Amino acid sequence: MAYRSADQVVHKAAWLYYTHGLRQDEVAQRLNISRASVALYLRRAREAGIVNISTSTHLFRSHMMARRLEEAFGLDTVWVTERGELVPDPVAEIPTLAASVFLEMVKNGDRVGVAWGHTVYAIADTMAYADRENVTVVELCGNLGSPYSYRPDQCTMEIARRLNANGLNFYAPLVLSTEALAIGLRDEPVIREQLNGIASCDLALFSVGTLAEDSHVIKCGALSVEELRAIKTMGGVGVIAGQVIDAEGAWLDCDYNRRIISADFDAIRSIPRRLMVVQEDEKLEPLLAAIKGRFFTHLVVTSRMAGRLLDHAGAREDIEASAAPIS
Amino acid sequence: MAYRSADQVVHKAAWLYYTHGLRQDEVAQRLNISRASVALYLRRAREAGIVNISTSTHLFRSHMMARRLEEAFGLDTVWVTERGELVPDPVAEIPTLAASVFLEMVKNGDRVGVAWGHTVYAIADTMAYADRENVTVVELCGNLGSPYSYRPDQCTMEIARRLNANGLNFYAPLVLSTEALAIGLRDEPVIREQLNGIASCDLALFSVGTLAEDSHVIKCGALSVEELRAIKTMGGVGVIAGQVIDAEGAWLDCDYNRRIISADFDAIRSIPRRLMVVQEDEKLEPLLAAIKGRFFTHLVVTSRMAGRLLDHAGAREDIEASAAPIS
DNA sequence: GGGACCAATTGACTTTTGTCAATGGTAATA
DNA sequence: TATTACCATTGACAAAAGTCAATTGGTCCC
Repeated sequence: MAYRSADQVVHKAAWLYYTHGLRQDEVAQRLNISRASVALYLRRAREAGIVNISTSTHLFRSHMMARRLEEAFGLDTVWVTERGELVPDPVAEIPTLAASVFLEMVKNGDRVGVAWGHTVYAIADTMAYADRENVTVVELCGNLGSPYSYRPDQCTMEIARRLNANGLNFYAPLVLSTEALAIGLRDEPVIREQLNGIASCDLALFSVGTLAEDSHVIKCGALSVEELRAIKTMGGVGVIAGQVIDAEGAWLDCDYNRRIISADFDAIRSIPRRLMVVQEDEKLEPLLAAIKGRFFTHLVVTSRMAGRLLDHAGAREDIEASAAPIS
Repeated sequence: MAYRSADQVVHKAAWLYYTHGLRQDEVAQRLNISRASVALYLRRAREAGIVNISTSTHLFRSHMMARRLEEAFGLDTVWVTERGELVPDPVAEIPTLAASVFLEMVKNGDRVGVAWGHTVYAIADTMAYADRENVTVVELCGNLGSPYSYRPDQCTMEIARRLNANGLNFYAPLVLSTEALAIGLRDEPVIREQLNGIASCDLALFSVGTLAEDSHVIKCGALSVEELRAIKTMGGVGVIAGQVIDAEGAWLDCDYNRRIISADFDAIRSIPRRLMVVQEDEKLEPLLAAIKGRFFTHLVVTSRMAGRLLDHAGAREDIEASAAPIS
């Protein structure tokens, strides 16, 4: 990571204040600047990730349903957000938690695969800045045209920026007009390399998409409403990294899927830690499919969704809400 | 990690305050408690490691000498503390920095080997609390009798406590009266197991000791002044995990070393990341020996010591102090 | 050299946070 | 049941941090 020399003072102020525990006026005195400047520098240090303030996400793992989901579906770790009015902004709660969880999971030197969508973008947006080293963020799928706000490359780049990582974009569209073109493009060295690099990721972050008529794939123009209907009759229930899956979580053999430039499902599954984040209640069906397809190992969901998942696992008893007090 | 239910409120307050950015009075309102309580809870959250505030240690790596030391001695990473009067407490600076560096290095699931001594204890003492998971802290060497303040097991346990890790102590003395007894004891299953477990550590933390007459090994009674003198004439220059090394960093074949219960040097060297921390100026000679013995991969030192090391590497130019501005 | 522009810095003020003695509640004990 | 001891909690005050308009200092261009 490159440092401008101006950062030196900022860094020094942060060190004295946060690590040594001096007061702002003491720091000001030592560095021969005004206290107001110290306050300014400290803010910058926080914003630049020179100082990291993180809250443990244990709270959300101690939720009773989190444990039961882990057991029911053989997941590694599950985080469940609280229901209720305590939360300042219920909409932001999932991305906020997911961002914290994700930051906890990213280690120096990691290669991180990132998918796209509303949820992923919201996570990128709330995520704190951090000064990781040697982190690479790669796109899991091809790109979309510009008149859309949650472009895959934007997700990748924003996350890379916040982690001080370098971002690798796919230089290809997500969806092509013909299968032949897609096949040809996948064999282009630049694209091939990017596709091959996915399996060597240490960590992945994604959400699952629905196949509703107001869903992502429609809004971004990847799929027309007619195609969508056809795909649904063929058994499609959700979208992973731009590709349609059926109720069993398997790749759907349809024209659309064959025209896609995106991560191979086996490549995704070979990434050791895969974080799935789901905000919307409507994603139950796709999420169940994603579980069957073993697409993820870590999960962040609302307590409502957690409840429904447990219903479907047939494993839900009637004890509701509230965290499990453990010894 | 076990949670008392009282922690729930503390945790929730910390989440709302630090992650959501609410003010204390807003948090108080949401949780139906007084603002004063919120302030109290937040303090507890920080002290318990539920909230982590860490400052990047990049500042100390950008020191020009840090880079040159890495190059001159083939080290992984070197941190150099600033000289000068800016620092609130020059004595505390090394342990403070070392504690930050060490915390940055410990990852969930790690097995960490810890040696003993004044320096290690000081590090344990300044180190912030953190809520790591599945971390194990193991002692690198046997123990000393009680009337001594920096006992190896105390170092281990204190560090374990701060990391929410579990600490494994050596159930053996560091030094025995006869070689025969030491050999016998090393073959005891409990001890054997502990010794074998050292090579499987992911990270080690230690300092190097001197062989001066006011040094550690003397004060703690491990060695008499007569023995010490004998050892010095045999070529001993320093102490690593209780064992004497010569100027080349090799195990010294002497009676004392044969009576020791401690980590095998090859086992130590097989730990991938080994953090050496040196405070005292007098440790130049032992430190040079430790370098030759390839005992560590990461180093925290004062700029003064850094300068002397570079002198000995014959690689030092006359540009002094001040950090290197990079691009 | 003068002036225009921009960013960094600061003093003065406001808001937020930290602290602590006083209060109230609870569990153990006589 | 009364008594004691012990925390957790709080209100009120003091201390510290945040903010912003005004000022300074620098750089670039004419």
